[in-house]
Amino acid sequence: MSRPRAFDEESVLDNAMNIFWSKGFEATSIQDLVDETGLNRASMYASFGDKKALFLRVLDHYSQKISAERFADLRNMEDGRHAIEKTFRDTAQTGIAEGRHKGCLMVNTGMEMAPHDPETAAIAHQAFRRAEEIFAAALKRAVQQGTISKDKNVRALARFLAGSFQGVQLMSRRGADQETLQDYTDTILAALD
Amino acid sequence: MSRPRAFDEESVLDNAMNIFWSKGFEATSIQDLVDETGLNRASMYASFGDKKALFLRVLDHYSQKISAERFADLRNMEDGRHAIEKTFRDTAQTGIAEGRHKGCLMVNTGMEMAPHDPETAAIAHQAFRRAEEIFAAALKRAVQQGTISKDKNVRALARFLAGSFQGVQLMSRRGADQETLQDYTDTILAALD
DNA sequence: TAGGTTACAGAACAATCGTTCCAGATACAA
DNA sequence: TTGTATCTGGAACGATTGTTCTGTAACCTA
Repeated sequence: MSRPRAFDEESVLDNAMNIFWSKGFEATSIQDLVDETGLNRASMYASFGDKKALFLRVLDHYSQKISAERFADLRNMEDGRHAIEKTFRDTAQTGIAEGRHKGCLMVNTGMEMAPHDPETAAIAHQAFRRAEEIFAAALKRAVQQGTISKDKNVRALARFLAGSFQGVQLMSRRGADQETLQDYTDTILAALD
Repeated sequence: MSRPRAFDEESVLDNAMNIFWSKGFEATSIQDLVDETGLNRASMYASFGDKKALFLRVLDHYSQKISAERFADLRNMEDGRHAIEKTFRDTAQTGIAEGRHKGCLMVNTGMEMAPHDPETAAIAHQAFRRAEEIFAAALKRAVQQGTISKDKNVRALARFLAGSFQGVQLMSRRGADQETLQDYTDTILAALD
């Protein structure tokens, strides 16, 4: 029927995601996106709509690809407490390892856009609630397994962990040194005792 | 000798600070600054230099005026533990109370600029270290006063509190609800036990 | 091979960006 | 009162912003 696309939508989203992730929404220009994705302007607008629409697609892509993987152990590992500890340690480690510190796109977006853009604010808020639920589920497993005291307030602790997890991303984007990040995560995890 | 300035430098910095605080560096235009400060473009460039230079002045102004006040109790209150608790509770309360959630300019700046601007990254980093020191001092007082166990690692705990303090600002800028913020701060403070 | 549909490449758009320049207003010193 | 130095108002700068338009190329169906 018609001429087929010369690009792979997934890899375009990957590239666009990486720019938005490191530069943020405002500081990323259409030219940046064109340069980095290799996609033509017209094709971009035809396929994804305007900048904001593309950004929303990218946020969704990030959720499915990056967030999902970052929380995979936390969801799947049987041992609830160990899952929580591994999730924090891995994330702190990644934050140090990557040369260019990017943090978490959801956290970054919440910080940049939430105060003046209700739509992305809602998405960031929802992502936080989802993280809170995943932590809560792991905490419940840990309580059942006897590795966390029954006296703990699971809801409050889940909120604490979700908030602290954002904190780790914040610190690593800001370029905190390894020692500080280490002390920070160790103390967070000590709150489980 | 010459025509005197028709504006008060301090109040111009106040106004400029508020715009940068709520919108961030990139999203704030010179036009925004002209509109909000009432200052003429030419006068602005003559008195403060370009946008980046003005921003640096604003960061300094913020440190002296806002940060200093926010940490005043933490510095001055005799009772170290109570000082820490009051600082967190007050900040969480402010975060909820203010209609438009702005968080902390230093935290916002660290998130937005640190990855690609070493100069502001250094300033944000220094602000974090300063907060860490103030928390450490309060913790030492509390240990001496017997309200915090001698077995605690004061350095690690100070880093935890400084990091969590950033977390509170992050959550409140993102527009977290009161209940979540409450649970978050309560659990942070419980780490002192 | 011809027709039809869609993607591509790149020029062009108005609007806004940060910044500079120039003419006129203003206040103090002589 | 005149001279002079600085500040103010606003137009203007080129560059870049996000977005759209136009013509051409490419592929599938018939």
